[in-house]
Amino acid sequence: MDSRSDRITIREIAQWSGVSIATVSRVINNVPGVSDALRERVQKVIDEHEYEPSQLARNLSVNASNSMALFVYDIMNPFFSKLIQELNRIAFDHNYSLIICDSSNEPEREMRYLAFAKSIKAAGILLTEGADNGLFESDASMLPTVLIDRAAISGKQWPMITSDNYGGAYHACEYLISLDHERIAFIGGPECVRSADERRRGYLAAMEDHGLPVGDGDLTEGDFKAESGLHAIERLLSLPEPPTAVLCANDLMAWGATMRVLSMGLRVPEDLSVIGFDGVDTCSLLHNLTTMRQRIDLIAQEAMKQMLRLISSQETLDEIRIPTELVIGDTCRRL
Amino acid sequence: MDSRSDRITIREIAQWSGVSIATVSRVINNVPGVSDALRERVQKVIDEHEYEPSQLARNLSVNASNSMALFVYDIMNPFFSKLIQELNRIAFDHNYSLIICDSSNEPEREMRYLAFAKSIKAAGILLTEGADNGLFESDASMLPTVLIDRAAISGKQWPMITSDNYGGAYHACEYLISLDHERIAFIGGPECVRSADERRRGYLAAMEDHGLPVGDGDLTEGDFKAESGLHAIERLLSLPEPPTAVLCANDLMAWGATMRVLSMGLRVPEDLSVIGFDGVDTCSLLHNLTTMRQRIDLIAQEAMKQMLRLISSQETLDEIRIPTELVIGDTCRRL
DNA sequence: CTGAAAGCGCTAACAC
DNA sequence: GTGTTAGCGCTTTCAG
Repeated sequence: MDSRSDRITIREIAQWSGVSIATVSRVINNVPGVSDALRERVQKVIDEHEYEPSQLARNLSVNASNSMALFVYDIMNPFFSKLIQELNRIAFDHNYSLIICDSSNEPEREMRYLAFAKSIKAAGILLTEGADNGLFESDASMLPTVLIDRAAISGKQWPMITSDNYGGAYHACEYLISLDHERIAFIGGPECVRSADERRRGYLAAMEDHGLPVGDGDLTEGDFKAESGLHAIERLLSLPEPPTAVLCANDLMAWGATMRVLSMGLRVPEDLSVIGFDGVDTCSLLHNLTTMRQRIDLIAQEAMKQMLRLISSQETLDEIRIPTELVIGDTCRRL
Repeated sequence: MDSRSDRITIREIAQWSGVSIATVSRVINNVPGVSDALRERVQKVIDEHEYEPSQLARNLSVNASNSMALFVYDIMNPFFSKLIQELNRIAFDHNYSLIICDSSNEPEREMRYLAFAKSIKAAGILLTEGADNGLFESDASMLPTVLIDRAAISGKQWPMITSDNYGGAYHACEYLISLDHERIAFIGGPECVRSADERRRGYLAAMEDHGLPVGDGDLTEGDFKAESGLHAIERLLSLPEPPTAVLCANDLMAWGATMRVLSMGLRVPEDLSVIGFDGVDTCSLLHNLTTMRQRIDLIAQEAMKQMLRLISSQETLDEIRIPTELVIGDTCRRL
């Protein structure tokens, strides 16, 4: 019927190399217990015929697929785009395919994706920040899971990977202080978001540790989008004693703030120093934003590493903090 | 060994509902030739036990997986992010998973991905603009393929979906003309890129049809990145008789141009009208960019539709042009 | 160290 | 309409 005939199977290889399919299987999977002579002979036949084992058959046989499910709520966000890119690359290098479970913040979709992941017997689940954990907590038949920037799931101890948000913000703030700034404001992210909160605390700690006061109006809350940075900076600059520098909880808001400052006829960094957080290349243009970069590549790397260990039932780490990295652009100046 | 036991199979369902597994299979797959009575009875058992057929077993049985391979060269590009999002959604709704084959412009990776796609028996391949077609042309055992904004593959007639780039640029230009602009410049994309070329031709045609001259310096070439828009506009504004409006082959360059204009102390649209192309929400901030929006949602929809038809061996269309859509922001004014 | 054989859970002839 | 049965191509005991 369909062109199966064109496919060469383990049986053919066995026949051609004069061994049993069991032996071929052992060779394919690098299972010990095959004499070098045989192994070599079989491998030669495999190579000659460019035989590729059927992943489908293997999947059924071991009752698990070679795919992992990555749950995200917003593909368009550059942070996630980058994360997807990195995870996808590493997964592929390990012969896994990555399934993007894009919840779009709809619990119903997330639920369907979880069912899907189970139905295709995904090898594991990568959970990023977002949505509540209810779905995953109540799920009994939990697959190996790795958390990326996401709150732990009660009842289970999965490895969690995250940037050192606290430390990053702390150092970003210290950097401004090292440039002799004292009136430093903060434009934060949504309070409910874990990473946003950590960055806020990092900022506050740095200020306190250096004996610098934080006024009531100095701490504004944004939503991680550019517009909110734009509005926040308006409020900050209308303060009786406006800040000389502002630390933003992400680049988008930093970018929004910068734009607004420029459009007010002021200059960055002459009139205001701006530092961001993330370091994913968004729209850097007139300015080269100074920022604390998250090493998304390392995050992805560690996440995958832990995942692969989970899958092969090796020991895993509970929590991994990836350091951030100061990237000096031209939006901060010495006072 | 592993917890297979927890899984309920087609055999159980058959037993519990007192029929053969063939009948259950027919019910599952909505195959005709089962009496309503039986169908109902079986369905009831299925529902009661929340039975989910094993996708893995099915895949092996039909010798094809429920996944499609999408080839792209840059996940981070918002256009592709959006495309991925849409395709992924539709694929999922049809019980397919989408594998992102991110070539990163490396032929070697593309090759490996193609091999991978075949090894997992992907149901089909979605090809987007980029890389040369050599790889896919020389591939004999070609899977069902749909082209998105990509040159046809010689030797095979696959459906191709693309925005009406020519018409879009033509209308964008006409829009400016309708606002009484006569000195209209164009910032184009890389000449080798099909869509960029079509847009350039659309612009030229509109100018000619309206009897407007296009000076030597009016036609600049960019690379679809913001920086190139920035540089292009510098050249354009230093022309002896600078344009009053500029049509950009994509939003990023339009955005770069706008930024540069602002930083020169000029205003948009007062001193210069700017119109873009794409309409993917990138960093719209101070300005709401006027642009020709590509209906990526429709592109994805049509692409998937054709793909599903290919898979089920139905007739397909050869070429589908999706109209673009003028989105009026605040970067164009009447002269 | 190697091979025979029993599945994995489903689909699809083919028979009744 | 319904059931029987032979695979799909591999992994994995279990003997030898």
